[in-house]
Amino acid sequence: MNAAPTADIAERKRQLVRGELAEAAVTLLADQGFEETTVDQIAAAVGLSRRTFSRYFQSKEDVVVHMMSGPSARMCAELRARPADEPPAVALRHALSVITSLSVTNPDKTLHVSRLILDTPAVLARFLERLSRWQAEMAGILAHRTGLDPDADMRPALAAGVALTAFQTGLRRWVDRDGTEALDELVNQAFAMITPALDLGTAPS
Amino acid sequence: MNAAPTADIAERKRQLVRGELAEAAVTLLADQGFEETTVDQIAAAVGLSRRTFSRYFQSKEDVVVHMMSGPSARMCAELRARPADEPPAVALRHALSVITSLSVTNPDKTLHVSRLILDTPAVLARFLERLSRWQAEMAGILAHRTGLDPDADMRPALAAGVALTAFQTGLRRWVDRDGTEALDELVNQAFAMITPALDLGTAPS
DNA sequence: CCATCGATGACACATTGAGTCAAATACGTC
DNA sequence: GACGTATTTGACTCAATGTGTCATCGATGG
Repeated sequence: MNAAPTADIAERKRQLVRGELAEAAVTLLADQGFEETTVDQIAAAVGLSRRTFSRYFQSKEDVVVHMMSGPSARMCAELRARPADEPPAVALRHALSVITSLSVTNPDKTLHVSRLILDTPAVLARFLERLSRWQAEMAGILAHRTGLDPDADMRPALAAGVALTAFQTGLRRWVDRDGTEALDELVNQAFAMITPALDLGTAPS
Repeated sequence: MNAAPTADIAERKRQLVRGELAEAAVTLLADQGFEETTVDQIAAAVGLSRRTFSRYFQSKEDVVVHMMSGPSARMCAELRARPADEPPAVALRHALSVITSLSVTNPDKTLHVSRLILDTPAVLARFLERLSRWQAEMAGILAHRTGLDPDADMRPALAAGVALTAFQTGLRRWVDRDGTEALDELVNQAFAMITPALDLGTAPS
């Protein structure tokens, strides 16, 4: 009868195992390199079988990319929560700061994971594919905020894409600088340069 | 002694086989779906073995993505060739039109391949990773054009990224419209909206 | 105590990507 | 036209991956 609590516990346990797997994976991958690490090693590091690993992650790439899924959901939630009269550029900047703040609360891990993503082609590919989903979701939110029709107007998608370009560029720079410059500041600079493109007017083309 | 001509011929033959493989691959992939098609089928369709396929492409994904490599090289060459005093936005637009013009010279194939790329997550991932390489190369060219230091200034990378965002967004829209609206025109519209962000000034931050 | 359900592991299977080596094919030279 | 050489190809092999299936184990609830 305790359907809800039971499901909660079960789900929490799943997330626990998932977290353990991810933790061990990042350690091993950053240590031995991505291609040189097998799924069996990751699974064994947590005392699980490869089959069980597959039940939590589709692939090695997804382990790394998945660590951004929680933050990305919070980022979209933040974008949704921004005041409706806020300019898109400001709302987008605030939303993305949800992610960039990870570099403050957990600098070492964030840097390691970011480096792993940006320097491993296979992981980068998956990550960018994930980013394109963020973009789609952000575009929908922006369209809703502005009352534009996302199927008729490219501006919401463009604004989301441009904002994510700023994020990517700042992140790349941050990693190239070994985290010595604040990620927030780098993304701020990037945003300042592309803000003109984020001003979705309401006048039709 | 005819070292150069021989190498030329050999290379041309390689490109021929590569083209055959790519052609058969796109046909099969678009026909049966990506996941449902095996490399063996593609190789067999050209009368070659799977091992030989691996010598031409690293993976199924790369077959599709590779079809953009020629155009992308020409696009970068065009960007390099644009007059130095041309505004970045104009130069980028002209460069990208090298690619968008494919939708005019070969509409059906371009549409099929584009749909395959955008609708297949695994292919999209590889494609986006490839785009990020284009971005890096374009950023280098832009930095050279403007005399900016690409390691110190994010603007070249941002401009390239923003231009590619416009391209992606226009391409997505073009595919969603089943090619009924001109890709060139869609990318033009996208460019018009983000052009403000492409004006790399020379004043340091 | 037992029934049930979810998680796990063992096994099997298809697919992929790559290393190795022999055969074949094309090329230039004689 | 014949020969030697270099490249290309195919057969075989292997490690790794992702997935389907099924039995087992443990926890939960009756």
